[in-house]
Amino acid sequence: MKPVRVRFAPSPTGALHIGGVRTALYNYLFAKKHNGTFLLRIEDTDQVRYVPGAEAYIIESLRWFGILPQEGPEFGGNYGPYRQSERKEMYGQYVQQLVDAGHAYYAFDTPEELEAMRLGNPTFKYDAATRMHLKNSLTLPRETTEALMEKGSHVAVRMKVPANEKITFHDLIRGEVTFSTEELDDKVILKGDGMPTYHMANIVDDHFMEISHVIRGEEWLSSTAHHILLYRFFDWESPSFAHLPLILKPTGQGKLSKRDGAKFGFPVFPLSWDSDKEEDNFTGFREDGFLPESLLNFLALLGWSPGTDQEMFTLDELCQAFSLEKIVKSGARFDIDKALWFNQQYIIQADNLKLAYLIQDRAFEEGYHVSTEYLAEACALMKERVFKTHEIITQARFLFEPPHVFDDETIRKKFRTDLSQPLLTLAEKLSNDDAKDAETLIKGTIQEAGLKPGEVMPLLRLSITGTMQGPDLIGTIRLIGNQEAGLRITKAVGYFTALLTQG
RNA sequence: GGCCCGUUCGUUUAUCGGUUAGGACGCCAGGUUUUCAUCCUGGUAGGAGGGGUUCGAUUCCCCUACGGGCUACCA
Repeated sequence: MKPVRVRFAPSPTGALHIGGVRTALYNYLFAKKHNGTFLLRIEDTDQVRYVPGAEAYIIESLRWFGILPQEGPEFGGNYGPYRQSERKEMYGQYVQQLVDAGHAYYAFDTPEELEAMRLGNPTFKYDAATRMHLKNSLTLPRETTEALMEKGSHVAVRMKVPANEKITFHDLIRGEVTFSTEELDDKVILKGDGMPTYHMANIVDDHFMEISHVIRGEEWLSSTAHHILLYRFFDWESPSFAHLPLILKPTGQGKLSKRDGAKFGFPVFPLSWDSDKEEDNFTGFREDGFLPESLLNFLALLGWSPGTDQEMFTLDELCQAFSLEKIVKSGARFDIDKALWFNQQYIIQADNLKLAYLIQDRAFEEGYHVSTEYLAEACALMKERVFKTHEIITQARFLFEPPHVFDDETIRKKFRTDLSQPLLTLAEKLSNDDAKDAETLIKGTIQEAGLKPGEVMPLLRLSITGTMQGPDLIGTIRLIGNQEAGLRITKAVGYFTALLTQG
């Protein structure tokens, strides 16, 4: 049995999409499960779509999730270089080998010419049936070919797909898949700019990097027949294939794409992406208050199941439980509600201090200059009621500043003028004694006034937080301090009274 | 259009011929919490349709429908 070596091979054309993260995750899990190697390969053969910074973004994303590769650019390894642009010469050599063996040929048709042909005939395909009528080294006289080669421009190399054959391969997720070569076109394997296409670079790299399993998205299933053909041309053993179901839009209409973030109101990228172009900027899950372990857990279950009822998994547990056989065949819609539920679960489990560090910057941005310890207490109070980390701040501003507005409806319902005196008495007691336990003071005051807790507590909450929802009131007072609570009550009673006398 | 892949509650999944078709999210109801949330209890809801095969099909086969992917000198 060959050692397991798998790769995540993204193209640095922009931010890493959440579907790409899942592909990386499954590769990572498979490698860990089988004591194998997980490597990162940057497929930067498209110089036009190349985006500077994308590679760094990909690596930072993997780091955030804690699924770093053992080999790759920045990580070293004995199979480098790990950027395809740095392996350019190597591909040329193997393309030449294919040409020499008669498995590939030079094609001189310009992209414009081909496009024009497709315009006239939408089903046009560069293949066994048409290649003999086109401009290439199979049809042109040797001298013409050489002259065109000399000129150098628009010379592409195409693989020569054999006619009338069935290509069958075993997909670890889908079973036997068969294509007929008649449906396959003569794919360009070397572009006019001297760079290989995905198909060529991919199989050369997978071979020399000794990749045992190709785990990639379903969008590659159709071109796998071409890849099988290339392996055969080289007489190389092909790796095993596993084509993952796609992550679909919440509506189910098509695969999730980068524009869907804005469309459906949730991130589709792990980290925020800032570019020169305004419309290309996206908020990431990290910046939106998601915990990486929760997102990973959610993603793992989107297209895979352990076969048990367990849903909460640590990364280590996922590594143990993972298997390709349990991957689902059909595409799964991205369900933000479920993702939020996972995030809530992980926030509840998270250490308060850890949460405090995560939201510290946000607190500062909001102008709340409190200590980490204070923030940690706020987290303890709030974490069971939020879905995203920063909501600990945005949904509990009363922990950091006095309320600006009050819920008038509740005031009208609950406040009576005879209640103002007991409230003011309590405010005074709190103000005078910062050390005394708030609960004792509150209970004592209520008892002395001969009132019921239900008459006073809602108004107290209103005075201190401004709303009728929030964490435990005593806990809140303990955090903000008796004096601050006293101040807020006094001020609130004034407002209550004014509101009532106004009618 | 062609080719390939797929189709179980609204969503995500379990089921590898015989189950009251199970779990989770969501939603609804009740309880706890004098709030909200958490938590607990219960409920709602599903095998796309039609043919076969079989004593018996959600499960195997075929057809149809629907969905997705691919169909670039993009990956």
